Amino acid sequence: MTIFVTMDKLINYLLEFGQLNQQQIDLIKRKAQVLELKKGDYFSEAGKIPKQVAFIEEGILRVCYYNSKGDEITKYFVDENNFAVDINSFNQKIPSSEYVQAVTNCTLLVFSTESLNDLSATIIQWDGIINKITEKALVEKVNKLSPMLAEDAKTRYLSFLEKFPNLANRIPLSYLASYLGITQSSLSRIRKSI
Amino acid sequence: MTIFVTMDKLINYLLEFGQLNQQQIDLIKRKAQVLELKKGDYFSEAGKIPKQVAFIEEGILRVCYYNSKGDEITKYFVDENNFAVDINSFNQKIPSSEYVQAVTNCTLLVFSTESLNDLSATIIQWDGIINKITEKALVEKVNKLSPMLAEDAKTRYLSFLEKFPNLANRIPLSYLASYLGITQSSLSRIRKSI
DNA sequence: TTCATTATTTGCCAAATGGCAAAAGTTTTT
DNA sequence: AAAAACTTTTGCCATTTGGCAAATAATGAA
Repeated sequence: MTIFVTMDKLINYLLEFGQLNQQQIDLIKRKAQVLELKKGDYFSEAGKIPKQVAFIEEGILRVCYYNSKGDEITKYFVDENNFAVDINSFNQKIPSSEYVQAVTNCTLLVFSTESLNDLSATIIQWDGIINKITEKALVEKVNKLSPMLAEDAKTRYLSFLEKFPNLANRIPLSYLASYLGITQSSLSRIRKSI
Repeated sequence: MTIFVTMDKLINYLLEFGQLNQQQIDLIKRKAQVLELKKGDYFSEAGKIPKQVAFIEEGILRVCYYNSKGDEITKYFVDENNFAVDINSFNQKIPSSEYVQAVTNCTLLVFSTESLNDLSATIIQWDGIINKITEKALVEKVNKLSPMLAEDAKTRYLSFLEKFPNLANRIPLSYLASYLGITQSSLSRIRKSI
C-alpha cells in the first residue's frame, strides 16, 4: 500500500496556535516521520522512556495502564488531529507508567526528541505553540473526565457516543468499559437497553 | 488580626521551576497582593471573566459548577502551595463556568492580569516557569481524576483521606460527596463503615 | 440559653452495577 | 471448512449506591 501523507492536517493544526512562514513549515515537515501502526500495535510502552511524540493523522490511539488490582484501565482515547504522548515521562525523561496503543490502524506523524529540540531552537514561535497545544489538550482531558464522575454509567456511555460517534462499534468492549469505569458486562447490558 | 505574609512559599515554589535573581524576586513580591478569604467566600464566580490568579499560601479552595441536572459539583480541591484559576477562561478572557470558593479561611497571593503581563514582559524566564507550573498542575488533575473512575466510592473516599488527611472533617459533606461522585447519604454510610 | 438554621445520619426500599461462569457470537488460524 | 482463540451477551444473585423523607446532631444567631 502506498503511503501518501501531505501533512496538511498537522500544519493546519499548528497554525491554529501561531503563525509560521513557509520556510518554517517546510522544516517541520522534514522533521516529521510517517509511522503506520496496525490495530493493537503499541506506540509506546510502560516502563520505557518515551522518545517520540505522535500527531494522529488518521485513526485512534488509547492510553492505558494497569491499576493496583491488575485491571487494565483505558485512561483516555486520542483521535485524529491531536498529539499523543505521556507528557510527564517525555519531559522528565522518566519511564512511563502507561501504554499508548493503536485502537484502529493509524497514520501518525512522529517527532523525535532531537527533532523537537531542533524545532524549538530554530523556530522562535515553536515553544509557544507547543505550550498552547499542551495546555489545551490537558484542559480538555480534565473537562472530559471531571463530569464523568458525577454521571451514571448509561449517561457516560451516551456522552461517549456523542464524542466518538463512529468509534463505539470498532473498539473492543473491554477498552470502552474500562474507560467508562464499568465492567464489560454492565456495558453490554447498557448497550442492549438503548 | 495582623496579616504577616513573607511570600516565602510563593518564591520557593517558583524557584522549583526556574531560577530567579533577587531583583526579579523583589519585583514578583511587589506585584503580588495578599487577599484573605473567609470560609465560603468566592474567589471567582461563574459568568464572570476571571481577572486574577491566586497562589494559596494557606487554606483550601474548591472549584465547582452546576451540572445539567442542577446539582452543584465540586470539580476539585486546591490546597496550599498551588495556583488556582480557571485557566481556560482566564487566558481566553471568556466568562468562567466555574466558581472558585474558599473551603476554609484562606490567605491568597493574587496577581492581576496586568501584573502578570508586567512580569511576563520583565522577567525573561517568567513564561517558561508559568508554563511548567500550568502543565504540572493539569497533569496532576488528570492523574487524580482518571483512576477515580475505576474505583468504587469507598476507595475514592479513602484515597481522598490520604491526599487531604486533615480536611475531610472540616468541609461540608456535600462538597466532598459531589467531588467523589456519590450522594451525601452514601458518603455518610461509607464513613460510618470505616 | 434558646430558637432557628444547616448539616449529617438513618431507615426503607428501588435501581444500578458487580462478580462469576456459561452460552452465544465473531474472528483468526490452520 | 473446521478448529481455536477471542469477544460479547446472558443468567443468577450479591453488593453497592441512589432517592426520599424523617430523625438527629451541630452550628450560628438572637
